[in-house]
Amino acid sequence: MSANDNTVNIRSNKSGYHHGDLRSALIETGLKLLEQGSAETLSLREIAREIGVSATSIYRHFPDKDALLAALAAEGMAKLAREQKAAAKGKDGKEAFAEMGRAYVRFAVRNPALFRLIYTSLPAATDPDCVNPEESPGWLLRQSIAGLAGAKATAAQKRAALLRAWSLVHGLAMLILSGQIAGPDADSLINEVVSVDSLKLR
Amino acid sequence: MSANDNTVNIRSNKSGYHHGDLRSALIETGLKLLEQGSAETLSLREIAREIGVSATSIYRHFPDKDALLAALAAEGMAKLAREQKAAAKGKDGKEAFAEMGRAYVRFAVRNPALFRLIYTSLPAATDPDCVNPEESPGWLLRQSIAGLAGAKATAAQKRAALLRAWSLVHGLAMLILSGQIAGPDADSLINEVVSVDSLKLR
DNA sequence: AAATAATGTTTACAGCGACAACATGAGTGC
DNA sequence: GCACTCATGTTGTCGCTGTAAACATTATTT
Repeated sequence: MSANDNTVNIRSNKSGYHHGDLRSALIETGLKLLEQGSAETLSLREIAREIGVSATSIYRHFPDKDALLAALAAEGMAKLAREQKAAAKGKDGKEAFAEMGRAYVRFAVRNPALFRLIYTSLPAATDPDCVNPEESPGWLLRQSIAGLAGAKATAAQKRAALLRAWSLVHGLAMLILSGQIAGPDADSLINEVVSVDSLKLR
Repeated sequence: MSANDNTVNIRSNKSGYHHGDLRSALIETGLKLLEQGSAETLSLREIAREIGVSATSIYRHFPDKDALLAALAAEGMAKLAREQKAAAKGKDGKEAFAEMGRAYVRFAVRNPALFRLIYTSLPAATDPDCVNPEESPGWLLRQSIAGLAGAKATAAQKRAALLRAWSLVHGLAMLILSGQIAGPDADSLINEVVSVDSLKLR
């Protein structure tokens, strides 16, 4: 055990020819850069530069830029789903549902570029191979709605309720990001809009 | 009056050094190309090629690409507003309001790239210099809501109702475009979601 | 008619995504 | 212990992009 043996990095033996875990590094760095700019201005070369690796090494892990973006989007969906779960933890019924809605909008406001990327119709973003359904915001909302609806609610009614709820929070998030609605702060806008009563649950 | 004097084009005397009305041609061609691809894949050079003009001539009319995109977005907003007005024509109250919502979503589905561009937070897209407020979808919805709300509705209540209504249609439109919701067809989704009763108007 | 301003062109440059050919070294079978 | 293999990273290159600078042409004004 030499003095600087405590190289914490699990397997980022960066110093040799091979990186060790470039794929993870690409996603991690991609997410980091998405916090500073949009997905359109994000460039493969910038990511590679940041990691300290050649630009084309990326193509050993992703067939093209869209594939990397899809991976970032999948990671983003999982992150969003985690935050929704955390927000609803300990609550149930209407309260849990409302909290998930608030978490949804808050996530969008805090991670605008990532949020936009998630909903930019890269076909792979809905691919179950990439996204665990149980980690998708849509699935979470559906579960919550199903539990909320009355026992005699039809499948169609539940479907409509999900659609309304999702549209409501998604629309609010997108409108805020677009700068089209002038509001004091995001949180109060959320509270104005996200009221469970407006969903016509039964 | 020679044989081919009936050059219908008002002042597109394309054949000489000067185009005549390049600015309009740029916007027109930009909108046309947006029907085939996204705003990200739209290139200035492609527009110029289409018109038959050099690539850099664009910079005599717009300082940079974003400025041209902002002009396209403004044009898109006006077009959307026109379609909303047309849809609500002849109806009033709740019916007019619901029709405007449907027109909003329909526009998004039929012009996905343009619709996305409109709500992509180019700062100039909210600039009153570029967009006549009376031709903006938000303004139309607000007017409609104001007329709908009861006489004793407070300003805050109207504001909240607008926010909910706009969020609802905007979210539905965006979710459809993202491919996240699987539905039979857009129209039925619209009808499921856009029900005026869910807006808590009073 | 001459001067000037507006509009379009040519040339050039750096940054991008992506392909092909080559270099390195980690893992496996002998 | 060693050679072979192949996954992984690099260099060089291509065509495309946005945009700046210098130049050309025409419309407009004086």
